[in-house]
Amino acid sequence: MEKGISQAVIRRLPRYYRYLGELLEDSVERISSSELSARMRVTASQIRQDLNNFGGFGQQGYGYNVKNLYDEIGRIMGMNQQHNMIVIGAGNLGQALANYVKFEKMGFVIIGLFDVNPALHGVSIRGVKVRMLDELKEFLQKNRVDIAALTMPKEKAGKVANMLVELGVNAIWNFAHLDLEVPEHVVVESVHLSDSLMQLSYNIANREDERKNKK
Amino acid sequence: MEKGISQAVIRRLPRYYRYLGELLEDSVERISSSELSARMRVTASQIRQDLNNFGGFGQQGYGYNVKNLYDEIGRIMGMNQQHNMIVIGAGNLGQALANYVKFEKMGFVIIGLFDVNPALHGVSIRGVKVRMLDELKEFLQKNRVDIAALTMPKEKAGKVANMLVELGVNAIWNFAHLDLEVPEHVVVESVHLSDSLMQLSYNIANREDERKNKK
DNA sequence: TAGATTGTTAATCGATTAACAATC
DNA sequence: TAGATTGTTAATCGATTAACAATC
Repeated sequence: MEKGISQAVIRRLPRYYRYLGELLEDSVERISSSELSARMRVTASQIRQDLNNFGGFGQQGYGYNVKNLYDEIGRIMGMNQQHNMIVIGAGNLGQALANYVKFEKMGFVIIGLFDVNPALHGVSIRGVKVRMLDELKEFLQKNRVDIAALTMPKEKAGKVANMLVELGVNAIWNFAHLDLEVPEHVVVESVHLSDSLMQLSYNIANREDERKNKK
Repeated sequence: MEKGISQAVIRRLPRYYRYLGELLEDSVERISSSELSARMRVTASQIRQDLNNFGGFGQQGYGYNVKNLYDEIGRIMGMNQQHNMIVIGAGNLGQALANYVKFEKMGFVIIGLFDVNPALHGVSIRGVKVRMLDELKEFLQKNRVDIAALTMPKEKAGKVANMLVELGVNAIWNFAHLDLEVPEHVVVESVHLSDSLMQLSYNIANREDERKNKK
């Protein structure tokens, strides 16, 4: 079906999905690319180009049906199926993910939490108990795991990622501050918080304001 | 000084900084763009282009001095100065940020935590006590705050952002799932976790493997 | 000096925007 | 039917890569 879509387009899909979800909540039935473009502050041209990568969801003279387009984009991103997720590293960040009710609503269900800290043994978060990392292998043999979130220090993340891949997990949501080296069939999405913070810092130091002073 | 640098370049700076930091730890003194390119899996050309946006940090026939380049990139990103940060929303995610020792090492010092939940009143995280949100204004009048991290539900984030901007905070690290509308002089960097997860989900559904089956 | 490697210009590639014929 | 708006092709813009003269 769809193929060769650039990551630039993929990154925009969740944002379309979010705006369409809001329109849906507001009971808006249809929307044209130019109306949506005004709301989202992108060009109408880009919206039409992006959507047409996946199919002609609109209708000339009418625009797009909000509900339909929302569902289609959801389907494209796999929102119509459940993803079983485990979280490795049950510290603050891991617990934050486990407590995030919205993920479950989106079909990302956390079925396991793992850590090496014995103090966490027995602790449960939203009904999911924290297991020790050495139980991981057995757990993976008994349960289908679609995604593993790595919320542990970078020193351990590389080794754990290798272990996961060996045990058949082939999608990793990586919060550790390193670039994972994985086989080609494994999908990795990284969230590097400190990179994000540094980008913010750069933009603080170089905001328009400041530059005017220079010129 | 430097100006009109594209965000594509800015986004890569933290990664250069990370690799150079690792080289520094390994006591590597100099590195050429082609060596670095092999490690980072980007083209040497891109590295040289990126760096030359900010100045000629290298030397023909020699390459780049690791320590020097590390410091320069750090300086460009503002790592040479302290940033006072507050976190609004002291739930799991807010606490995770507050507990993240590395940020402080990078010069991002959390000087305040705020929440609306009275149950958190009196709680301290790494020596910083959680204050009630209605104390925010007074706090901002007494303290210099460079960055506010928003780790609260999206329902409240818009209003809080407006309040912050009014009170003179002009950099926001936004974790709430909405696009903040702020005046031009305010810098916003957003981390949308569910967008990231959806992008992962898309890439799971459309990995190379699967496509081969289609063709 | 000869070899290595930068800084920088030119060429290519890809992504965004504009334009408009097709069509609801 | 006339008006609106898509889908899609063509034009533009920007980012990446290649090439090479400058120079350490």
